[in-house]
Amino acid sequence: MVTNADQDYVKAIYRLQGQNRSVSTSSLAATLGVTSASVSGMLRKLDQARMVNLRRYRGVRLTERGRRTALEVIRRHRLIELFLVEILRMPWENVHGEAERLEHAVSDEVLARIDKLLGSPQRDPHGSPIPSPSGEIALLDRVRLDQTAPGVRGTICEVSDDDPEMLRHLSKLGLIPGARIDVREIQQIDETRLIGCGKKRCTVSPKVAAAVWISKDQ
Amino acid sequence: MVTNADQDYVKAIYRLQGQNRSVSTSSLAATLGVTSASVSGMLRKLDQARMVNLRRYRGVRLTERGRRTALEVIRRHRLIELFLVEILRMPWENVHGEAERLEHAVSDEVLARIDKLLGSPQRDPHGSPIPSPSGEIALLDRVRLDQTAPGVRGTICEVSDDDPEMLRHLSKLGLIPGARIDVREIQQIDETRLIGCGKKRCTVSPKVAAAVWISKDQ
DNA sequence: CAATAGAATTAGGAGTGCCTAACTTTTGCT
DNA sequence: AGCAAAAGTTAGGCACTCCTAATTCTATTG
Repeated sequence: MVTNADQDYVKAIYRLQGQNRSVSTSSLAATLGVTSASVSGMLRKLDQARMVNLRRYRGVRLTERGRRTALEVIRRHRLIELFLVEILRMPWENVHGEAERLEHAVSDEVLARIDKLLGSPQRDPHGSPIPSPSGEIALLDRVRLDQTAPGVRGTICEVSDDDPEMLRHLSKLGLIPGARIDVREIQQIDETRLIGCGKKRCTVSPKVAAAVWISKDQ
Repeated sequence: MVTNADQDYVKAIYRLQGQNRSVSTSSLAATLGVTSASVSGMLRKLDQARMVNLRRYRGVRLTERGRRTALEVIRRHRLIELFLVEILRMPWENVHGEAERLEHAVSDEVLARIDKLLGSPQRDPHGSPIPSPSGEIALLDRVRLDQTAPGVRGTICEVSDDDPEMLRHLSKLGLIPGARIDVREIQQIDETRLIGCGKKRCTVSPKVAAAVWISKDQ
């Protein structure tokens, strides 16, 4: 039986492992807000359930089964986020936490109806791609804004969805998915960036820039 | 902390206690699909949490606190049922089970938005009154169809929401909230009723009649 | 009013998922 | 290489909610 906690763990592992790098106990503990000891226990359980491959003291990787489960949960999460924004008109900065609970309670039938009502969308409100029902996900060719060099131009394709404060800040600056931006200048001292965004310009710290992904021009 | 199980228990007690009659362990066990031993344990816990008054071997009654909690959950449940029918176009016979899970996952903010979207409705899809946010509920002056005498006329105000099979059957017969009906005849042998319903007529067993409440004319 | 059927409770145990504290393994530095 | 810090694991517990089996209480009835 796949519990809510199982789903939360595979989802977190999926996010952390990126292009299939192995994920440490402590990074999971930090992400999930529990102790390393708890993570250790859960990973043993997930290993037995063949959701992950666990190598003691060396971290875990998702199995195919684990990956599929993670993508199902992510599909739920992102469709629910979009539903909350589009149908219930919730402010985008609050929908992440809400979806975090609802993703475990919504049946396949309800999810299918939400998907239909929204017209089988491809992106959630923060620009993240929504996996297909069969677990395919569009991989974006993107760069994190804090990794860009001066002169780079592009379009914001995605922002981190989990910190409401950050999201409020980003929308105040106009740094939202779809916005055209260019990197004007980077301060030596603290890596702060001067950004042109549409007709305005703004200054972003590395912390803020790390929450924004862009797809570079050409 | 009020857990999901706590909410399920107070909701079941509320339904079973009617006009404040005391509720037995075994009736709760049957309703909730668990053993009497489990109910006994939970009732002790709810008593300590001051949600119920427990008299050992004599059943429980909700406290004011328990009643308020029950009505909050029922409000959630019924608003969600209506939302599923009205917004997601789910067939009415399936929404009960769905709402049973969602009622524990939806935040106050989302519930408020659902309520607004639906125009602060007074009734759920099965005709049951929706409690106000502060826990007031309209008490209907109603009679169960299996308790009616021949000649009685009235309007269906409510039907049981929990059995999909029954609901499919009722809608096939046209026995839905708002329908005008009259009791033509009752068979001596098995209490089967001949019912006029709009321009049609139908035959209902006591079992089916027990799922239908009517408000009598004048 | 005593026997007994039925209802309720207690005792003991399981699975989940979290914790702290203690211990082991790995890693990084000199 | 050797040692200390950091990372990971195990041991032992707790809260929750369920279960079965055994026991106790209530209510009925002859």
